[in-house]
Amino acid sequence: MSDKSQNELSERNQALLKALVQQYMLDGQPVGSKNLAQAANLKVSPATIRNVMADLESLGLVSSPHTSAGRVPTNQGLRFFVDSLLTIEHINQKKINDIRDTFEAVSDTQTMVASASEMLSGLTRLAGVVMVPRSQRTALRHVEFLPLSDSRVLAILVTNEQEVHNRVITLNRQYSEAELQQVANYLNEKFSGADISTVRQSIIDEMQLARENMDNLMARAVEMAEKVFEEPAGQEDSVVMAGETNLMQFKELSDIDNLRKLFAAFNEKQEIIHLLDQCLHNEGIQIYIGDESGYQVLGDCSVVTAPYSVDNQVVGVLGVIGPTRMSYDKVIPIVDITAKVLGAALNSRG
Amino acid sequence: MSDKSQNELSERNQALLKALVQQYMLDGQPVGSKNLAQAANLKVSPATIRNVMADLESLGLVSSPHTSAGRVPTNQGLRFFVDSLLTIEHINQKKINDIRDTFEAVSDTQTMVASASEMLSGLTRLAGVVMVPRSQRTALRHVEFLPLSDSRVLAILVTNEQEVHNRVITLNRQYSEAELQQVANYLNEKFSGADISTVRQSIIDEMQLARENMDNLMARAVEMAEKVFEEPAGQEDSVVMAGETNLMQFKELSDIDNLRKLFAAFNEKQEIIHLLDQCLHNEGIQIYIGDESGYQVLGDCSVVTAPYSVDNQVVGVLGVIGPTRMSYDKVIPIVDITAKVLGAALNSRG
DNA sequence: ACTGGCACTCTTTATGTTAGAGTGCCAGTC
DNA sequence: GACTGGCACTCTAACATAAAGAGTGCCAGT
Repeated sequence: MSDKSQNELSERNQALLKALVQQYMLDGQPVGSKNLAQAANLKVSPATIRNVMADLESLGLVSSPHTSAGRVPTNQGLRFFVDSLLTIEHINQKKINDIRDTFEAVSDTQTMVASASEMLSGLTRLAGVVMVPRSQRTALRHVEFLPLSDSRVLAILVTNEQEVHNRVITLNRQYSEAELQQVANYLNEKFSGADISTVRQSIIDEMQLARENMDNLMARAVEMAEKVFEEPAGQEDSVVMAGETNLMQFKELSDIDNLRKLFAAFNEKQEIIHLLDQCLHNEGIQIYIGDESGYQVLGDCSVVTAPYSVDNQVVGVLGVIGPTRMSYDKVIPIVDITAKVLGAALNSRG
Repeated sequence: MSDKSQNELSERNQALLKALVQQYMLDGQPVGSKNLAQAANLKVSPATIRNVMADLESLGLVSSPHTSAGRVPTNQGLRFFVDSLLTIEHINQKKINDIRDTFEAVSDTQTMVASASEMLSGLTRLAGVVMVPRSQRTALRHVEFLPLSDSRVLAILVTNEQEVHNRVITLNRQYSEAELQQVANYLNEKFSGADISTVRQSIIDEMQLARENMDNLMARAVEMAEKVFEEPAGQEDSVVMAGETNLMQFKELSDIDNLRKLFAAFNEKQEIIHLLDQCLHNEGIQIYIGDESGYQVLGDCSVVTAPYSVDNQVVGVLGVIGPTRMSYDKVIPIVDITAKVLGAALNSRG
């Protein structure tokens, strides 16, 4: 009830925590009472500040690396800061337009994703990361087959507007160009416009049926289609990063050995994908501070993500990875706006 | 003439230089006379070794970081070592088969190139780099057009065996599917099987002619073709790297700031591409030691490359980047064999 | 409730100091 | 003449010590 209760902070204490965090973000150094007394515009002496800081420390919001070194916000303190004290910097309209323009210059998804990643890393000076759009809800437009040598066939899959996937499939015998054309026609006629996942299901259903009776054409079509749609095309490397090297400039991360592990994780991408995957299910900006991500290697890093949508349906997640002391006030709106603009760009094309 | 002449080294001095370099490669530490006396199996005292080392130093082959620190081979010394003293380690046949198998598991060029890069970095524990095959000499197999919204058209270009390039082109009016089909047929009939560069030339020639008289179909075909073949499709990011993080484990490179620059250069790739481009024109293994590459950022790095060929025609270059003290005896055969196997794999597929 | 003052702690930086590695040179040996 | 052992010398790396600076906690006073 009272503003002195254990887990409620007085107005002033909040203001001081806020000032402390902001000061800390500038250079990552512990901030002392004198310093803080100046930064916060309160007209109190350092001694008073010290008392407050002692309180904040006992609440676990700040800690000192050693006896005489000022205070550093703990992850918990940062969490409180972003949850309750953060004032988001408003973003320049011109900058938004710049971002928009960048996306409008390109048309294919791959390039767009890469651009988004570079944009994030460039604007925040952190590492940018974009998960490529889920292929769900992609409609099949067109299938084409080209015979290669032996019994191998190149299948070209055109989905939606401008995605083209191609894969080589090996069949149990050689097919003539005419036969392939027939099969393609059949598939195009039957499935053109249908959702990819629908197609896969239909193929499987048809397989059941086909065991018993099926004419030649259908048999072939099903055989091929099974292979072509086997996997939700484009499952592979589904996250794109940029600006990893930006992280080297932060002293707190530049321990050569941790850096190695971090970069190794970036290359593996496994854990990053998994983390981003979780963000898919949550709406809006998502922030993981330090170990909140649950991944060892990201121990000293924070991750800020936002999902992006096409047609009101979330199809992917993007964000940045940086030290826990990143400027959340600047980063958050950038991530936010980039997500919106990328979504819009993916929507409008075609 | 005599083996004491200024630029000729006695047998023993060569042996000692060789031993010194090999010793140095182990840990990158300067090697002292006592140490070296032991490593080389010559039955001479450290004092004698010291005399020899003084000679080597005056020839510029070794140098000491400071008065009492043993000797380190200079780049010139490493160059001499590589040119005259190096005994290449013979490579395990089983290992060759392993490499071969890895490539046979995949079929498309992109994946192959990525595999090669990872293979190089994995086997050498350095950074692997592969320049993607030049598209020259790729025959056009098939062209396909798909109408998008407005006057935009998705062009699909199938070359050779399994390469598929696609690009969106914007035309000056909307075309019906039938028209597009017509044009595609025309182009396929006329150019299928022709070399891409031939096609481009023909298009340009035809443009000249077309200015005067041309029927409707040809006019359209030429207009589209001009856009489609505008650039030698796949010009973009033409080098693939892997294992950059391996370089972090070398003390001599792990100055955080140099590392930053190095990694930035890897991301830019501009200079790497340029360097590899030079190697395209030279036959066989190419070695740049330290500043021989002419690129500032690669100052403390060596680059070992080998071109790879398809159909006896050089189409690309691959190699590794590592500290100047890399184990050339192990690295060289690995680069060599990988180039051969990659060439063979690209050749045999299809 | 806030402040100034003060003793205390801990880091950082500078300054020695020492041990060890390695050299260069010289005088002696085969 | 080529090689060796010995020795003085140099330089670094590692450790100890000292001083300076930053910051704290606490207390007594306003």
